[in-house]
Amino acid sequence: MVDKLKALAEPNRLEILRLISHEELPAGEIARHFNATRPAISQHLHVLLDAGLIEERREGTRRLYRLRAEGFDEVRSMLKEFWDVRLQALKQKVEQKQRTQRRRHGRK
Amino acid sequence: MVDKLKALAEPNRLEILRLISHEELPAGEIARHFNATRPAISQHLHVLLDAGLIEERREGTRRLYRLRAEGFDEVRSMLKEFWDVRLQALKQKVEQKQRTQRRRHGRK
DNA sequence: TTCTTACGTAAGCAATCACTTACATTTGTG
DNA sequence: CACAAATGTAAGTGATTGCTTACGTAAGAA
Repeated sequence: MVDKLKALAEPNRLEILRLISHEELPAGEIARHFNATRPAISQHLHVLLDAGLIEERREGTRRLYRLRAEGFDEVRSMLKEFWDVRLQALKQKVEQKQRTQRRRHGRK
Repeated sequence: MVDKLKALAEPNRLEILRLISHEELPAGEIARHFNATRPAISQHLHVLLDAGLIEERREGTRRLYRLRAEGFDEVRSMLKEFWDVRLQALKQKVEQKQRTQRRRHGRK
């Protein structure tokens, strides 16, 4: 989980993901979109591969990279959990308040 | 955006977020859940604050922290975008294939 | 086989990160 | 006011990160 987040938390890697989100691209062509050197991009691709956010396919001497959507599921559901837990907490707070108010009315 | 992702990409900070996701907690009580020293946690809280993922409320000498759900929206929608763009790409691919096949049928 | 193309890998380096200890600040209490 | 409690801030340090240059490797072309 943290590996995925760490992989996402870098501007060049985010840009790589955007680049290959709509089409499979070879490493060289990806690198050409950046100011950094080709090895730098190659290393970023490796990080993204390890995190399971992209996948690689070899075709002759080229290596084609594409997004791996399933890789994002874990991150997605983690965020959803934060959202859900918070909503649940708010809900309980409201219900608690309602109970208190009803009790006060009863006493009066 | 990258700030939020970087803030999320650290185990202790993730745990802090989980801790305060259902209840507002003072800094000291948060720190007590960890092996790290209190200053370390204080620094993590600062990172999370800067990223807009949590908010602080002062009460006497204590500082209470709670999740800031809006802070997660940007991350959420970024992930959604990756998902959507990929779906769109897949859709176009299928339609392309269908057109090709129809053409072949026509020629025969 | 030799050369070229498209890559990855290794080593080294400066910047950033997460942590610790020591100190400063703010608020309530006797 | 003096003191205690709760917390942040500063400075220093080892580990990790992202980058570069130099080198290694695998696949197709001559």
